[in-house]
Amino acid sequence: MIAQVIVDVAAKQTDRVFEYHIPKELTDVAVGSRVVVPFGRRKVQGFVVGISETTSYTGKLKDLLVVIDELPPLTPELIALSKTLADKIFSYRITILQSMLPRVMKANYRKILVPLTDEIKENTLFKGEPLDLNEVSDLETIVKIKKLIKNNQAKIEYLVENKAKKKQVAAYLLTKTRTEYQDILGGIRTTAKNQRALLNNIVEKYNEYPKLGSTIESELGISSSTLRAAEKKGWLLKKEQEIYRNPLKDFESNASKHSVRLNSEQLDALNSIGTSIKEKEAKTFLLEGITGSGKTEVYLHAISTALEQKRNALMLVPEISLTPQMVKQVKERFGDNVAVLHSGLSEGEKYDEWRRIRRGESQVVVGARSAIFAPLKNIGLIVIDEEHESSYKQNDTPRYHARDVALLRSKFHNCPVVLGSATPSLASRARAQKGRYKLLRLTKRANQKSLPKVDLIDLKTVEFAGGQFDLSIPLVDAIKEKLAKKEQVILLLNRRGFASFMLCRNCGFVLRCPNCDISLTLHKDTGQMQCHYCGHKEPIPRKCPNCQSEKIRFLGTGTQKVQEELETLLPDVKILRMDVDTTRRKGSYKKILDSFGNHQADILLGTQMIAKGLDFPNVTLVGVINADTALSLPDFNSSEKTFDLLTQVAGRAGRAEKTGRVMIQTYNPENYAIKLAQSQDYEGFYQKEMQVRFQGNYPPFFYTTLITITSKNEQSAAKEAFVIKRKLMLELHAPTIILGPTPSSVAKIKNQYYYQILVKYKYEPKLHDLLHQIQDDAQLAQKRGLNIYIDNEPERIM
DNA sequence: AGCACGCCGACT
DNA sequence: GTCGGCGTGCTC
Repeated sequence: MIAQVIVDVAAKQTDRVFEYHIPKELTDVAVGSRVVVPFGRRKVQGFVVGISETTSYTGKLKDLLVVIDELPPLTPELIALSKTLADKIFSYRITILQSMLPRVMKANYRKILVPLTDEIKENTLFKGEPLDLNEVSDLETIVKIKKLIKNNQAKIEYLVENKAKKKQVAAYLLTKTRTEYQDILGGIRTTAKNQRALLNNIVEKYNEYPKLGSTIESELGISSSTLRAAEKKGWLLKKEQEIYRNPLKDFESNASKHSVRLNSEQLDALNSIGTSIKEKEAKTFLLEGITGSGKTEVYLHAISTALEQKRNALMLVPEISLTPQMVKQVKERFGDNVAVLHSGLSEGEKYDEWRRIRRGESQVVVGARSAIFAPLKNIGLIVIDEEHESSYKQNDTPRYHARDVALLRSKFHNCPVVLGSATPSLASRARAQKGRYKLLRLTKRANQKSLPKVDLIDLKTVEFAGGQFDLSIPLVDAIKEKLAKKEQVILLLNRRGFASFMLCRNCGFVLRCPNCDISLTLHKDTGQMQCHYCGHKEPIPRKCPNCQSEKIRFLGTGTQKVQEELETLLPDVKILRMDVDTTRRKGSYKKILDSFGNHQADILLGTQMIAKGLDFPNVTLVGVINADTALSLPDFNSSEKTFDLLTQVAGRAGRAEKTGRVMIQTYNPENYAIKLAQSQDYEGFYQKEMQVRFQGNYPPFFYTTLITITSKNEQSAAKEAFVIKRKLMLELHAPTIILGPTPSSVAKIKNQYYYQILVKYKYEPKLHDLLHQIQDDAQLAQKRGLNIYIDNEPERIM
């Protein structure tokens, strides 16, 4: 038998199947198996993508060396999916296969030098151990090693190592009958207190054994040394047992059958979805529901329907709203059937959750983008919550969009996909218009509450509080009023740090990052100027580095500065700040939200991570400190992003009985995105924005592909970009628009210059092959220090 | 990718 | 004569 293998070498020439003979001992190889194969002189990891009787290869086939896992980690579905997807997004197939698995399953490669004779073993190079060649860099040793190899005294071995560790715990089994233990107990000294406690426990609770070592220790207050002694005496037998790390241990898993009653709109939506589940239709629904309309309830009911049909369900949520609150909700409804996959878990925890899914031990999977590859079988429903979120598109290779993958999987499983949002992406909403998706609308708030009242504050005319130009008097008054009633406030400012740039008022100098084309942000907590792209740090200047003037100002207010201003204006108020800087540590995210939820703080001040999914009943005021930050970005979808953000954050106010209020500070109160966000009129925004996109020849009227060329040398990046453009111009025809090459809006990041070309097209059958060609050429260009990236349907084209 | 092979200039 | 620089080509 012959196995078709994709090897773990991400390169153009190796991005194809290599065939291997399956030796008799390895009978458990299947499509989806992870294997180790000889490849040239090396050994590499690979994935079996096919098995056949014959081969057309004329050379001598090598044998498969190892099958790594008992259960093939990938299903035939995922193997097939990897091929379709790799082609679609111009990625190597192995890159896709790797990203379908938890990171710990990526192989580690090592090269070691093994001594071949006993006397050489004593050589100072080895010290009894094989020598790790990755750690050898000095010339002298290299010469020595070459000599040894030449004289046949040592040889190089290639190792493929597995990082994945299964968590083991010690369990103790009993070895004797109850009466035998009674006899032992009678025979030991009364002073051996701990041993007596243990034996007493065994006699009394004989049937509870085997027990975990940690359980015995904590129950009886004895230490591991007592257990070790008992094991030595043969009373107990220690056995290492594999357990799953439990990332959900903080949540009670009392699967309660209770569920909220749905209103008629929700029921209609649920019926449509339910019918599709039962009829096994690969249909896509767009569930457009205003904030608070109870989309989540519809999802949960639909998941129940799938489970009743003995089928499984996959639900994606944006990383940022994969809050403990959300997990809790799902967990309470479906109990231990739920597996969760997101970046808050350790690598080990992710691996364990993933294995539970693979073994078919969970029926519901909730996770962020990459969970779309969960090895769930028999999928009856796929839900994508907040479908407009740009985080569903991966920003680096492989640049897949979870929505596209969902649609592919839905076809395979014949199951519906539900895309839900209060502010659907224009692309999805337009598809619903055309009838490619079925539009389901929820127009009423589930709790009958009216939408919060939204006020715009014109920063051009308003007066400010406290001498700074960040917090207007009306906003501060409203905050005071709410806090006086013991209610809570959420404030959004989409910019972290203290001030986003340093400006010299004498010479106009702006302090920039030496590695990137961007200004440095002042961080007061660390007392440094930081680059938000490459992490470069330097001290805060006291004088202008250019003209030595002391008239320097720090402008562009960030969250740290607003926190300071609030603390001055409202001295007794407790403020929590939530941004990348305060949530870097594992668990700090949950901690901040918990403490705000318990009303240990009055104001939650944060960047856009606070805009999504949070549900705090006591929050009655949401303030947006500057609505213009996202709007000023020169991108085709900046209006959409602004509208989304404002609508989402407005939805955080007045979730329970109390009516909410929203105040948006802006310099552009006449802007349509801001005005329509004020009235929370998604349909109105959709109509207006479609006109704008139509006039600008932007998506969804055109398909787009972005080609980015980077190099440490600006000229060569630009030159290569023009070469590529010429190639495109020759092959593509008139209605297609080719923009650029232009430098990216941040023209330099980490000392790499970025040039880009944007292709906008309606119908261009040649483009796909052409882009594959460009990608193939990219490998040659790489030797000249050039990197070429192709991004199908980019989220950002600046 | 990573490794070997092969061809050319420099040095004990 | 041989060591090591890099361009070229292959991996079942």
